Amino acid sequence: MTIALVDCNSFYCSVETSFQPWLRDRPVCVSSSNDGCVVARNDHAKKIGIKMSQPVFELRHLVEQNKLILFSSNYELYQSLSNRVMAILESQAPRSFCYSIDESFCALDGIADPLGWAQETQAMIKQRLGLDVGVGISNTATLAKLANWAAKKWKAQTGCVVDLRDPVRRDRLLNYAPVNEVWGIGRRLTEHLGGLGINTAWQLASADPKFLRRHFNVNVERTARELLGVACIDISDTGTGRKQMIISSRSFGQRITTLEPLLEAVASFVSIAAAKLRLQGSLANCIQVFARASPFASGQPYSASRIIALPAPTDDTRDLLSAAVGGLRDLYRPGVEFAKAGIVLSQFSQRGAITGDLFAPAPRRNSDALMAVMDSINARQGRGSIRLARDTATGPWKMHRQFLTPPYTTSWDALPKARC
DNA sequence: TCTGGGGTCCTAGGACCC
DNA sequence: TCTGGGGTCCTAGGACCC
Repeated sequence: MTIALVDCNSFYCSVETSFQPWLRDRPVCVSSSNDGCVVARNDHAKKIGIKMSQPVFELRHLVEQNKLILFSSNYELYQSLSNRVMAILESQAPRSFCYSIDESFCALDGIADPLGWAQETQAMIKQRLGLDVGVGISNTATLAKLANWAAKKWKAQTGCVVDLRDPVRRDRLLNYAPVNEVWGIGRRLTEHLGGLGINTAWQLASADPKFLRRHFNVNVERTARELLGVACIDISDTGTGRKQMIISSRSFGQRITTLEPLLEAVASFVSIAAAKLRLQGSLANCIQVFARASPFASGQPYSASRIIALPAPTDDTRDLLSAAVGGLRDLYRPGVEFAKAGIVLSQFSQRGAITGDLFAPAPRRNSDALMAVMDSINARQGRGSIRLARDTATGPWKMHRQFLTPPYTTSWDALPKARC
């Protein structure tokens, strides 16, 4: 099978500059929520030494001197552009599987000229959305990722498209590529592998699979086999489909020491997660609530969580919230400067596929209808238009987003005006 | 002053079964 | 001295991804 991995270059930065193209030749970064650290950089920013995950406070002087353009993450905008990229790929590829906000695996069944397909698709995305994509082509997902890495590394020579199906080319790249560039090999595994004398992708590929299985796990073994062209990862398993857990959490705009704003923040997280839960048609059997002080602060470190088994599977925001509130009251400690909190929904049942519990409390009347009305109003009028009283939508826990751009594609008022 | 958010998978080890 | 063998299920923690 021929697999193409299509991946947007510096996605968040490219989206921002596609609406402000006069910034394309300047160093541009996008920060995480709360403007905490760097999550995306364009090539110019990389060139002046901006590191991934670098704390934003270290870059303030560059921003003030106008040497660096910084944007707060505008996640709604990125998601909306991502949807458009994915729609193009769906129309172009026989099968495509969205893997993350900015990349997709495409199965090129029956495409006679994959390289030509890649160049055509690349041009189409550039023309319609103003975004640059890189394409890696090979026979396995892991090799397609590595081909994509090569395409970006040698952008000028490759036109950001690399076809790695030929074993001679493949082995040449495997010899060159450091093992940490292989998909699935992170920092810890790189250290561990290095200790065993495995430093390049080629050394990993040619290691004895039994040896890898013994020293690591089945994933490392699979990765090594994939590098030699033996498909072990099914790309149709990636991406879409129901989540097995739903997390909503945030670092706060300010430290919180009292219980009330903490409860309000958690109410907001529960509302967000419950809406996602209903959207995928699941019911949660378990909710976890956690809160912690900043691990970087000088004060007493504190981190706690409570896991609450729900009496019956539910997607009602009120039931989920009352469980979370109980857990939060239990873990709250006066005097702790809380920096972050969140909730995790898990152990899902499928709606309509549940055996009732004779001893469970009677379900709330009209719960489904009420939740459906809330969801439809919020879908039409914007998130938080209608909400539980505890979810105040404002408070000291709200994110800082000092450098936020307008929602260009999701609000009529913010449609970009002609300027160039 | 200041350090993201949201996911997945695997394994070891404990509890428990006969 | 010495304490079975084989199995399932669950969970915490660690690793990875973007």
